[in-house]
Amino acid sequence: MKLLTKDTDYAIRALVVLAKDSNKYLSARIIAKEQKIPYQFLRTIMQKLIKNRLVESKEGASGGFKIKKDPKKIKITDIIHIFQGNITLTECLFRKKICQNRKTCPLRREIKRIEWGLEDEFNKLTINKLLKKTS
Amino acid sequence: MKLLTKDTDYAIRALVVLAKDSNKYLSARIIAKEQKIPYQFLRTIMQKLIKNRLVESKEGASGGFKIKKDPKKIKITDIIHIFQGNITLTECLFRKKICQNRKTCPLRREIKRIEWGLEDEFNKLTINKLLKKTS
DNA sequence: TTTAATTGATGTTAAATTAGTATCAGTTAG
DNA sequence: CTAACTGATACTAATTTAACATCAATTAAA
Repeated sequence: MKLLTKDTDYAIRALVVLAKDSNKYLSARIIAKEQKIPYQFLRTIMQKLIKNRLVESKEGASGGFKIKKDPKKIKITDIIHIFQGNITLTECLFRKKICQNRKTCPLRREIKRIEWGLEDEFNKLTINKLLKKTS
Repeated sequence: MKLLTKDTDYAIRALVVLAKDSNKYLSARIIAKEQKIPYQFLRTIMQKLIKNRLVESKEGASGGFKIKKDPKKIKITDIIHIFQGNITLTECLFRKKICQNRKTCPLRREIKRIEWGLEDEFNKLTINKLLKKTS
């Protein structure tokens, strides 16, 4: 059971690299090399980060990516949401028979509690924190 | 991002059904029907539960499965371990460059903390608790 | 003693997700 | 100009998840 997929993982690492050097544009090629991330895969990942306004880019020679959103405010949750969607345990255990009424289902409370707890943990972990711990 | 796979989900539901009727043998066919679980899929799931000694079986006509381990002691974690392995975020972020020394890596502490927290939540949730909440 | 309903064991297939690749057009510094 | 870049998009490969199929052995009951 692996919680984070490669794209989430790579995105986090790319963001830490960019946050570390926040004043200049770094090309995908450089980032890929430094973090041993497959280049084309990283390209598509960067495009999603652009669309979600976590980074900004400059085209052309000596172009590349620069961090846009404050690393203190980039939560791991944000990145998970982009690449893996919402954190859910399962659609709903016992859906058919027991859980017809989702709002009153007592099980959902337990499940939601766990989901929220996990989300909360990921909220506490920001790019800035990772940056500090790794530099 | 879905934390529980179908087999974990189905196994939990099967166990709750068995725990509810712990004095008699219930066939896979019955359980499958009641919970709308694909029969053959459930069969293979039950065999894993047998091997992990959570249930016992009786062959032949009017045979089936009966819960073996005390439902109070069957944690959701146990079931996740059987079908999805250990709970891990990712092998290790920044493995190559930063995390050469796994023991001292400060990131690992964060990651481990989250993993443990989640495991802890799943430990609190037992078949017995689910049973109570659904009956 | 036959039969129908069951589990045990094992192999296969299908679907979905995850991971990674390829291509081409447009941009820009030098 | 041109080489190094991003934007956009389509494609392929690998892995995991979900499900199906078959046959032998067992057993309660007709």
